[in-house]
Amino acid sequence: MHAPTSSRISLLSHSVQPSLPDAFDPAPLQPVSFFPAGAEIYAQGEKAGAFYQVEFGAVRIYRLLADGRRQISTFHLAGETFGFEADATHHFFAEAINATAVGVLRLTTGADMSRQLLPLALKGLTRAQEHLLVLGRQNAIERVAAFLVDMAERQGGLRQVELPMSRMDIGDYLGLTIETVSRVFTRLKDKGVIRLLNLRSIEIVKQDVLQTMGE
Amino acid sequence: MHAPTSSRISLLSHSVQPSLPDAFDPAPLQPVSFFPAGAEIYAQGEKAGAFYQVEFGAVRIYRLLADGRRQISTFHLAGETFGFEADATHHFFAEAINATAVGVLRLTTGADMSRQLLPLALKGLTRAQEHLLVLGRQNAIERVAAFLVDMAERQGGLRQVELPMSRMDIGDYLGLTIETVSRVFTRLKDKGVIRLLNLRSIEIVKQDVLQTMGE
DNA sequence: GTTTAAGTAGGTAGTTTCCCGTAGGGATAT
DNA sequence: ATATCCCTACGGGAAACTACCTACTTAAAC
Repeated sequence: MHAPTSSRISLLSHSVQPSLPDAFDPAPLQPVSFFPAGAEIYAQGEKAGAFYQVEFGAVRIYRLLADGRRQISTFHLAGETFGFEADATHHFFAEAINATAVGVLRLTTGADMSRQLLPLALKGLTRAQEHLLVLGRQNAIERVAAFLVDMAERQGGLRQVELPMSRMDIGDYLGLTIETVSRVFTRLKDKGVIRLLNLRSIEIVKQDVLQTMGE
Repeated sequence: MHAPTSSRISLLSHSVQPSLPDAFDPAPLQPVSFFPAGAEIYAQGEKAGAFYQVEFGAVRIYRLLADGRRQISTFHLAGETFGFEADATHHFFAEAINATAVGVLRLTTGADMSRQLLPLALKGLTRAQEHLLVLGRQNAIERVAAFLVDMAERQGGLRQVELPMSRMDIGDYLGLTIETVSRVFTRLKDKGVIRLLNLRSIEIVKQDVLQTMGE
């Protein structure tokens, strides 16, 4: 091979799809970094000084307890923006789930940045608070249903939904073990609510039933 | 009585304590509303158009499932600010826990508002995501410990902590039933970690033990 | 094709909920 | 001041749900 290969290549891009939900408009000229599956984008405690927009791939944001228990607070799919913090320090870990490209935007202090960031922060706040309801008050099947409905909506509401993350990631997002996640998938399949096309993609057969279970 | 009495009186105030964590500086001249215990400040679905700063008292922000299950996402104590939303609609309910006074700030669109609101939104986002870890991955005693540590910090780190909310509110905040909350308080008392001064105030005897349990 | 990781399935155990009853503190009435 | 009511909190036992441990199966990687 003659082309240079690296796990993290920077270049310039204007290629953010304008129709994606969190996309900046117009997208500023920005450097893009590539991360292979499992690569760390930033770590808890690191200095924060940039924020990121997913070009393709998927990212998990999480926190750990001392004994290794992990809680994923959010997944970020293509077009979504993450990395902004309340102070100069990252309070969470960010990792690429699969091969992922992120646009890196240096933070410029000023009113203009606030105006762009505030709606993203408020949206994230609402999402986090809705997730609190799921973790605090819903049982396993309700959690998985809510997760699938959310993933479907974020992928345009199609019947077929891609799940870029593992069962363990899903479990750590929903506050469940991998076994429980797996069992619930099987239960939903047996009920005819979903079909398991392969490990990382499902088809929603009964959208209304799933919707009702998740709320 | 000659003085007018009402459950909701408006007046002007400059009285926000400047040392409180979220206080605006300088606090703008603002109308203040009073709410008795249990009064609704706003409801899910209502048009959002103002935000609020607690002068005294305490506020719970929550969401309901169709069958009545409730998840309190945050408590707001004196000096803290709440009520901002990602769009023009309130996504949550806000109620006064006790007799409460809140300063009402009309939203002015513009860069200036963004600059004031962004740090509050980011702080709230971080808090919500930390709460996700508690709800998703911690057991009952860890949840209560984390809650008490948080409440103590927000009240200046004193040994004695006031709990303005009922056991049911605490349960709905921590994703537990009232019985479990009550049992955990008893367990912490029996271990000598806390003392129950009365129903709504505790003394932290072993701060380090509580801290360790909550993380 | 072989190896290795990820996912699924079964059984048991532990934690928390659910349902019940009891106790205590504050407000109102007497 | 005392009594009564009501709401909140506390405690015990059974039940439910999910975690934990193990084994088996399937899919992916080399």
